[in-house]
Amino acid sequence: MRESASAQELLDWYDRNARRMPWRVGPDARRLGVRPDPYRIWMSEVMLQQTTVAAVKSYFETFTARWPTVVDLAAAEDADVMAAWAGLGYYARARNLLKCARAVANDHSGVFPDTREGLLSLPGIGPYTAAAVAAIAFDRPETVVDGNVERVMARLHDEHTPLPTAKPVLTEMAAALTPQERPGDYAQAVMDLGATICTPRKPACGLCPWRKPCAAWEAGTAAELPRKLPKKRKPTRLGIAYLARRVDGAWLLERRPDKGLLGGMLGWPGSDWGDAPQDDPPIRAEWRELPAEARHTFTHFHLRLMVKTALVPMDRAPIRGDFVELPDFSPSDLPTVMRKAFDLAKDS
DNA sequence: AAGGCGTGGTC
DNA sequence: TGACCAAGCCT
Repeated sequence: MRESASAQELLDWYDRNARRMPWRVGPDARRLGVRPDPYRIWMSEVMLQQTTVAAVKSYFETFTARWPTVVDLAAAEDADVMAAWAGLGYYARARNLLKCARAVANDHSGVFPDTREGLLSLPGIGPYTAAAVAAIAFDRPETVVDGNVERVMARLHDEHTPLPTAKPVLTEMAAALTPQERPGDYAQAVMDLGATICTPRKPACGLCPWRKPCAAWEAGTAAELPRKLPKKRKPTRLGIAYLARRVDGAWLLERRPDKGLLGGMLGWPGSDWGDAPQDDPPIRAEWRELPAEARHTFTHFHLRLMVKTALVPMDRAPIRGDFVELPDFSPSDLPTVMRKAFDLAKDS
């Protein structure tokens, strides 16, 4: 009979193997009584939503250096925050980050709520993030369930019900294991285990602290779990981007509406993205079509973006968008698909 | 409540 | 090289 897994085994593993991350308080500082800063934990957790640690690190450093406290962030300009988030993806997170910072600053005197329920009421904080911040920053015994935890639980219990159907069951399994002591470290330990040992493909079961109690290890099914419902294939859409450069070097740009794809971000005026985009330039000019197109894949479709360029005189008024002069424009302020179009146009 | 919502790395 | 994957949230 297998013995059931224990949180203590995992905590011991974590104490030996915890990865250093900019938002984590190291063991030395922890011994000196340093507690995690809720603002930094919240910031890191929002950035980590559906995003890898490697991608997040530099953004986290930039954000926390530029806006050291939630009150600083609450006072930031929308455009500055969106520009700083450019390239990280899922831009609704940036809009909600600001909304949340302003709610904390204005409605909570600049202090984060210290319970899962309180956190859950804030913009951009869902079940995962609320539990993570409550556990890691406030040491509350909340159960954190992300993709890692789902995978670890599915294997530990050899659960073959596919996701997302299995989610409630996996959540119960995770809750049954959550300890009263060091719940924050435990939450991070399960996620570290999933990220480094209990990986989606080729799990390193030989190194796993939970190998003995693992039902999937015993059954030889670990690499097949968790099962997932098949995904739809992505359609391909076509579009046109118009990159107009004024003779003084200014570029014609447009702020996208808050709702929808790339909401709130700066971008090039363009056509709709669909089967047959209509040629509808944002300013009267001699437009030139570039020989290459920008290709980009979003969550639910592939895009082939035709790029058109034009050089326009100083006195020509745009139909859509605004000219942004050089010192005020950096291509790094653009979402990646727009930067790809710029890279094609800039040396043409 | 199922689908919209980014990006870069990996195989 | 195309499909899958990553510390989800919102509507």
